Amino acid sequence: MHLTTEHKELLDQAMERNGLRATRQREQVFSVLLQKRDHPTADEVFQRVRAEMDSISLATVYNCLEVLVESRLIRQVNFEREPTRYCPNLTQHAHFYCNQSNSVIDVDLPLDVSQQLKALLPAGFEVDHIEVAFNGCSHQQTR
Amino acid sequence: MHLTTEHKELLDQAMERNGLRATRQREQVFSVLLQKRDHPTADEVFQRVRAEMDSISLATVYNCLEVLVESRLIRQVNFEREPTRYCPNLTQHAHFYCNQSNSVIDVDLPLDVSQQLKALLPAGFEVDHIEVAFNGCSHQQTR
DNA sequence: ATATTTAATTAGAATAATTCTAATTATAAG
DNA sequence: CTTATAATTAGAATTATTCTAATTAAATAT
Repeated sequence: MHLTTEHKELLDQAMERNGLRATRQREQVFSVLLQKRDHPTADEVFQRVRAEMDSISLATVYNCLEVLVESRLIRQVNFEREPTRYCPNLTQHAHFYCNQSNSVIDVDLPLDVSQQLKALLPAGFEVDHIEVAFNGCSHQQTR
Repeated sequence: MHLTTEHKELLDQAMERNGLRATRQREQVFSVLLQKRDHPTADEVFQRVRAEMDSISLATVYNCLEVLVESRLIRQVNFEREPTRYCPNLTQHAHFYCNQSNSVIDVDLPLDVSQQLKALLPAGFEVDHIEVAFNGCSHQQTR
């Protein structure tokens, strides 16, 4: 486990705030997501965590991911009906799905652009969240 | 079945173009989507088609929907892990998911806005499709 | 520290949307 | 009208995810 002091505190505070416990499993799952900043599925997270904590179960990984998403420490991203992926990038951003490498790349989404998107809505619409997803080819290595 | 002559021709041409057949089932599924312009799931389409063609199977509905999507006569829309929904609105638009009514509302997406979104991408990224999804409350009746 | 309460983890079963399979039927072409 | 090809059908299979009930760990009170 290689959670930095800052990330450990971030987790502790988030758990505290929500009346939840900062268990070893939750630390591990959070740590794994921070270590390799790609967009792994629950199963990929499971594989990575198991390398260091072989007793963990898939159900626990799902539980940890759910808790981290609800505590807003990570984000959940969906593309069509593919397995849900998880990412620790909390800055506002869009996702680019590369058909070729089957990978996801974060794309910065400036505040003024998301404001413009919100402006498209009729009066009375309240927005929680905007998802912008590009689909195409990035001509990049998988990452 | 109430396909207008224009829609019937649209279907025939699309099938022709792709070396596929314009079967009764495909006509029915297309018709049902055009009749009530909401965002039904495959199962809802199945229910509606069955009212007029009780021998159709769910597998066929899935097949028809897939063919119509591939022929670009309808669009497929996904929200998180919910069942895929289908819509016959082919004009460029975004989707608003209302948490309260659990319905989807089309939102116009002007060309200049989608151009702006494309401009966010690094050089060399080729875009097939952009999905913009809002999530929140529309304070509307279900539709 | 130890006992008690409460929450989290675990393995495996259950669920649900979708896809696959193999047999049958419909459509188009010769 | 025959043949070839594609589509439909019912039901089984698949797969990501959630649920269940028992066990274990963490926090709190004694």
